Amino acid sequence: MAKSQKVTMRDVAEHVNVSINTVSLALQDSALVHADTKARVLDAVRELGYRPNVMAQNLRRGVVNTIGIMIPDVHNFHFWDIVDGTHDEASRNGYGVVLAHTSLNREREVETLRGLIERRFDGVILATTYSEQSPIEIRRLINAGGAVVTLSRTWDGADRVVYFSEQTATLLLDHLYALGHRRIGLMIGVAREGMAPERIAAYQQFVSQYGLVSMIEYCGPTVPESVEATNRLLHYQPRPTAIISVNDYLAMGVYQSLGMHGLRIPEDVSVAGFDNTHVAENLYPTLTSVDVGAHDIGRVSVQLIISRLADPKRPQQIIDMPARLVPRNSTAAPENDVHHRA
Amino acid sequence: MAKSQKVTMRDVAEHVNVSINTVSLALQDSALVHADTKARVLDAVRELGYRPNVMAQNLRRGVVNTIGIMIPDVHNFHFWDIVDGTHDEASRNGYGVVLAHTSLNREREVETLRGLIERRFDGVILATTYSEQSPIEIRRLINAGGAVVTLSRTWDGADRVVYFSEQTATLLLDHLYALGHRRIGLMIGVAREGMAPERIAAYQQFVSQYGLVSMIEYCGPTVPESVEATNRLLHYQPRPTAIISVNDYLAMGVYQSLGMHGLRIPEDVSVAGFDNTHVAENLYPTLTSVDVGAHDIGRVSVQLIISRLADPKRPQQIIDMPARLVPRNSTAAPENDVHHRA
DNA sequence: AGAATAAATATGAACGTTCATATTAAATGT
DNA sequence: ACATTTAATATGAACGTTCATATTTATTCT
Repeated sequence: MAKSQKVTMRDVAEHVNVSINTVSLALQDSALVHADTKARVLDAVRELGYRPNVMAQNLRRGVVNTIGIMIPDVHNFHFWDIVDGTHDEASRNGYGVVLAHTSLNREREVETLRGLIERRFDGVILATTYSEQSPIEIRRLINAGGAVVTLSRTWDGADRVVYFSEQTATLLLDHLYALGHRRIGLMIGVAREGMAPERIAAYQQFVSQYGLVSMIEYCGPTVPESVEATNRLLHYQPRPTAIISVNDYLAMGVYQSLGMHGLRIPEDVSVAGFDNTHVAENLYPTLTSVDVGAHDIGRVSVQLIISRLADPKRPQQIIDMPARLVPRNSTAAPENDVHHRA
Repeated sequence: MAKSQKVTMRDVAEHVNVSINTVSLALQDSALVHADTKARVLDAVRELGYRPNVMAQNLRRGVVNTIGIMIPDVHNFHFWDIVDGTHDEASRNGYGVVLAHTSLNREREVETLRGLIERRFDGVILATTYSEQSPIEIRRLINAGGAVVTLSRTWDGADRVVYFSEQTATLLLDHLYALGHRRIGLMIGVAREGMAPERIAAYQQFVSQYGLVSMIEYCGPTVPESVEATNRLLHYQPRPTAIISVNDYLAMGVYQSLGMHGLRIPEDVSVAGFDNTHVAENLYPTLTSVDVGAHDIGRVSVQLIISRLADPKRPQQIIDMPARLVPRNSTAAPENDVHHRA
């Protein structure tokens, strides 16, 4: 499959009794080569079982046909959806995708970044967590001259896909408000302080706009931690009638906490998340979420890479992804709420 | 990053005023080159920012340093754990991993298989679903001469990692029996008839050994289908006191179905799954599961590939993974069971 | 000191392609 | 029929390495 190739262009060329170059052209379906010759070449290719050597092609063409993608956490389904999208779009364009993940670990993120610089890719998609902490690496990556797309923050010289705005969070807040919720807790489980700023800002703006009590609990990005944070939210007096999780994945922790407290969803507490990963519709009860088009994010990122490779000089692209609310069974009007309009 | 390299070995060589070959040897830390020269080369490499061109190396060495892995379903977390394991082991050995998935679609599986043949990899890990239906492709892949590891079934010429035996399933059955369960339902959600035979065989053997009623419901590999199948299981009279899901992922469907029927876990019905994906501990209640060491499966697969590349002639390897029961809150002794010992 | 050996570095081909260019064969115009 | 254009194919270099081998320089032996 790899070591010193069985059948090369040379073999095909000899078999058809034609130059090696004609074979090359024929395979590229060039108009320069006669239809008959083309056919004979193709026949020989089939007969001999010739397969082009990608390494040689890439070397010659100065391209690797591979895109790297870095995600922070394999456990969060959201990133799978993005990766899935990149795969779709990449393979559609003859690109391969190499995945790296950083286990939410700062050192490992830097290390991975270095690896991305080392290994050659035509482009790289970065969903970084600690990007501010490793600006040198990111800069080096960008300066290395390849196409870089970030999902986290804007970097000079890199294109970006933006998929969280304050408006995204407002979709959810408005939904809950319309249902009658006035005490809404927010659970922010992130790897690093300062993340998810849009969601927090939207919440604070919302709370002050309607004169509500702000209930935010912070925690790390794992489910056990989100269970703890939810526990803390439930200690508020009076307790929230709805809880928003920073994402679907950690909403599992909210479910757990509520279950342990004997609280029903949505009768006692409504729950909602972001990302609309496919678990949202598989949990019981199904989880109201905000779809950010994760699959499309992946696809668009790859498109950005490909376009930039085609035209390295074009101005920096920043693409905004639309979000939409997907109401499911985890949100409903608050029931038996003695503190309504408290 | 890719197109016509900025700084090559030639540049380094000129800078140190030494032959290109010496640079090559120095970088390989060969004993042939003088320590001083080595140091000077390394300095120049750092100063000029030289990075080897992987394509050229691979072409010359006849190796691509890349392993392909094919999984059937991105949605099933189990496969992520395996992929994660391959990543770990691969990157530890300087290999990249390229992932392909087939969306549980038969045509797409064949197509992907063809793609794996086309694209060059040093080795390929196959978690196929329809392998019987596309033997030609698998054979071609194996015959292409690369290292092939399968997780699904044994193929002549390919190594294999086995991680389901009848014993694996018996672990769970014994656990439930010990808790006092005598009516145990089995939900088999698979893409294709004939899959998961060990689990089914173990169940049938178990049922007949203890003289119990066999309750198996089959369905497809998606959560909505597993909800349906669980609904059917609940129609048995008397209904099962425990339900085993073919995997953790589809256990979400069991939870949903039970939730919709107003049945509590584990008070009314115990639930258990296989794979011990990390969602098992994140569901409420936490899910009893059988750990098959998914992460290790990935790692071992990569090790098999690397060993085979080192020694293509060695006999076919078949590695058995150990399984262990992980009891959690979803299984307990049946309560208020009027039909006990029916 | 001169031959023989060991250490260090250099040379040139090769890996399998593609691209720029050169050559030949066929078709057209006058 | 001959020059001229167009179509088809061939040639040779290049991509950036590594490997086998050749050459130079330093070291040891008698």
